[in-house]
Amino acid sequence: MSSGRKQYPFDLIEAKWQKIWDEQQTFRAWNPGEAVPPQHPFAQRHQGALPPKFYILDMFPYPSGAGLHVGHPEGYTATDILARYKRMQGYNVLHPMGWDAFGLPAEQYAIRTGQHPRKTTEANIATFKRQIQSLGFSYDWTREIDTTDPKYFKWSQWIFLQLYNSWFNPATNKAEPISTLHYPPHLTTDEEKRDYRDSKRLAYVAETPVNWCPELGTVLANEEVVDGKSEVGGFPVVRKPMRQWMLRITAYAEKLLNDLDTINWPDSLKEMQRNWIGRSEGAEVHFEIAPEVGRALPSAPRITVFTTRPDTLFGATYMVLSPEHKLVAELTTSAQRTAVEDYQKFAASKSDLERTELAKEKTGVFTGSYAINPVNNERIPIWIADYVLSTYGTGAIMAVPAHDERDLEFARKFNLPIKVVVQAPPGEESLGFIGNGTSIESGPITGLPTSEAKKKITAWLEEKSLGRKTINYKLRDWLFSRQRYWGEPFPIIWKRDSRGNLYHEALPESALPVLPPDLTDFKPTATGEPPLARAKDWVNLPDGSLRETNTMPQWAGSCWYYLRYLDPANDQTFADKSTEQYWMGTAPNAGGDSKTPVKPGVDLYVGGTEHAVLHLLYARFWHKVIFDLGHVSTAEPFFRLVNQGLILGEDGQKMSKSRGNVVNPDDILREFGADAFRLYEMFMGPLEMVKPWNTKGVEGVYRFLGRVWRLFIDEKSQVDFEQTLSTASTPSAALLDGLRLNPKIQDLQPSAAQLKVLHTAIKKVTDDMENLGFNTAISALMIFINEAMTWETLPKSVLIDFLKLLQPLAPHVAEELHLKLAASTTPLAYQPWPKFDPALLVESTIELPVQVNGKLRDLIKVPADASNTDVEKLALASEKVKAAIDGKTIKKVIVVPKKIVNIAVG
RNA sequence: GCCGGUGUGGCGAAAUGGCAGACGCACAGGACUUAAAAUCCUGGGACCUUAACAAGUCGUGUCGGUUCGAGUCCGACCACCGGCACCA
Repeated sequence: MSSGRKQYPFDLIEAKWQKIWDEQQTFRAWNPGEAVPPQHPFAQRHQGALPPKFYILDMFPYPSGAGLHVGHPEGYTATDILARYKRMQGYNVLHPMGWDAFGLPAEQYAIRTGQHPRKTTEANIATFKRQIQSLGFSYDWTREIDTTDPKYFKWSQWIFLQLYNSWFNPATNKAEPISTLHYPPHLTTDEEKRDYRDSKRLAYVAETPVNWCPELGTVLANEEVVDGKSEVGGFPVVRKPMRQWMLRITAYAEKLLNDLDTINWPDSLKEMQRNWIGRSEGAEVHFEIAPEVGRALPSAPRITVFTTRPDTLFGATYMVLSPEHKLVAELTTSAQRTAVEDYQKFAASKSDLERTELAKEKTGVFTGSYAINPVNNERIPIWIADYVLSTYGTGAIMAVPAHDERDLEFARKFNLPIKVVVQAPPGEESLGFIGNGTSIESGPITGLPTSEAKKKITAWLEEKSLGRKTINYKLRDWLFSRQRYWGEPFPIIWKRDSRGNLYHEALPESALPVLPPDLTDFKPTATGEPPLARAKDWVNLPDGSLRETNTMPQWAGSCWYYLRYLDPANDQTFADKSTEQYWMGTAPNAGGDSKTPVKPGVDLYVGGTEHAVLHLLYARFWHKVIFDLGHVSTAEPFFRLVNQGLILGEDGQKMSKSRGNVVNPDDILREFGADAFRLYEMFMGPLEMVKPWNTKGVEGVYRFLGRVWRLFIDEKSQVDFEQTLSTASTPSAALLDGLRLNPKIQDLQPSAAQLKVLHTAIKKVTDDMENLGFNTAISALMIFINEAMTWETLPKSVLIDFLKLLQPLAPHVAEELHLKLAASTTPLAYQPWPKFDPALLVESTIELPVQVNGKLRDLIKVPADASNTDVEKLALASEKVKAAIDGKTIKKVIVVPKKIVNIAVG
């Protein structure tokens, strides 16, 4: 790395401006009704009126011990550029930052060292904050939040109570207070009603198998388990049923799916959410169980299956239940009992990996029982096999081997009958055909195309009460409790009723926040009980009731943090109503006119794709619930979302410690400064693309900033400045005052050529800002500087406009040079964005390319206002064009005004 | 297997259907310098031809199509990256 003379004194400049921004709260965003100090640049710019809002949000980081890597600031730089641009355009910009600080790493560290997670979290936050601030981002730090702060998680707990105290009313298609629930008449006792109520809540308790890692002594989320082992440490993970809190996200499946059409998100991301929700239309069909000689009828007389192809019902030749299906034991005949039980054990012992990715070979056993196919009364055998999942649909399928790949494979292996009931289109084999065709040998639906056949057979089933139309989702309810210390405690207590049964009750709002107890041992108990259970004094309440000892997952805090930024200090409510309406864009005073319509929700949210079906789905779900309950005013939280692409190491590989290709931003900043760092992160390529890091590239944009500096600063004073600096014991920002402006900079009228160069840049940069095309915006600024370097004189007004264009991208150096020009006391950050004047780009003569048969032959100069006929004449007069035509006949001449001439010859 | 994205110089990339390779990196040559660094200037897709200038041919993953004209639009395919994956 070149460590020689600095291109410009970025270290002094950046420290100076970061201090000014911090002391003067330059980037503070103002809420409706807040008094803005008259000396604040916002007041100077807006004169008391609150302008339209613009809410620009980053995905807040988990403050890990490793500190920031170069991937973090990519998105942060992009949003900061836009925030600064929108501020100059006159918007009231909300651009906040905070810490998603609950989580497993801090807890694991605490278990190893005995150090309280609070301590490590505070230290990590301090590191992250220092690193982020050293990049000069224009965050409003008065709105900084920390999910582990009781003043914050009080409201996470409060939102949980909203979920707990509501149910999803299918009649109104929204969440409602639990008090609106009507009880079926057969429920008479309070306890029956309580159980019914608890079964309807959006937050409920269920016994579910979870990922238990004995080595770590904790339960893990699905995404923390890789190939049957813990992501951290690689320890084995087993499935273990535990009593868990669940959130009824499935009630919102349809809304979460449909409302994707109302938001401006990348298609790929919407598609991931659609696939995750996994809606499929089909039918439930009931199959009677065939009576067996000498055997009692099972408790349930029938088995219900889900199918998306009810039109193939006549081809159902057997039935498969998942090994965990409730009726398996009852359906199994004595002859088959050993085989079935062995198979159930075999299936249970398989890890998820074995059950899916590696399980190419179908396995299963016959139960000995038969079912009756309702459409033709045929007896079909009932098998169990682990290719049928207990968690999807009804956990049972009708098998149509002729028209389903998996059923076909299974039928061939176990010699089960195969019956073709769909005729494939001509040229395709009907056996094994899974597409849409024509029903054959299917009774009343024979001859119908697949879509018709589905409708008709479903109607027939409904009429005979043999089945009904159904929609199924892959989405499952959200497992919401963790056996961890470092998370939000639930605002829930447990009591015993008159029959001695435990039941749960919500704590009142006045009991919030529920603080975790102080512990020294953060490890869960050997029994799998959460670590909070150790704090006996905390768990046992004076009235004999017990506290819930599970904690919420890390996602809880990130589900709603964008709302807390609106009004972070409010201790009466999570966010003041009118403030919420202003920033989320529904209030009349949110500003906006026909030219600048205010969009609902967060205007721009930038982050990585890794949260596609986690945070981004969970947050939408919570938002919809509190929207239904009237606490927020939009149905969706994030109006526009952009994913930044991953930054790879110099070797083109994903950055990782083990590969040794991690770039530390601190090193880059020390060498080249924050402005160069910001510029490079954006200059690498389009924001959304994956791209490799190249430190040589940083030098390129650093040199560009050096050229900017040399254009503005007198060379002689620069030499003196460096002299002084080398002898100064402590370099101080005051030394910057000794630098003088380049004498070429004068107060004079710019030439037409200079204005043209300037306005070309204004147009390009403005357009690029709107499209987040920062790489090409930077190149436009480079072109401007390359031109300006050749000028004899530098009109001050042109340079001021250039600095305005530069400010969002490289704010420190832009502000410093602006101050030197002493053009205005208002900082650049609050100056109006330059306006592009198309008239200044008009040319009297333009150069037109002339093609013959699409091949470039000449460039001709024509008057800008020349008619098409004149242009055609000039083109045909060109010697080179004549040579290319060379006696051939001209079939057609196309003149695209101000673009091109093409002559077709033949 | 399914879904989404991406294929353009040595490299990162740019191009509302209209001069492919802007801008930058790396590289080469020159100026300045005792020298180096820094800076400034110049060059540059490949091939062919030329002493040189100039001219010519090919060129945006592959094959085809639409069009006066295709990196861009349409169809088929290939490769790489990301996500999902026995979801009936």
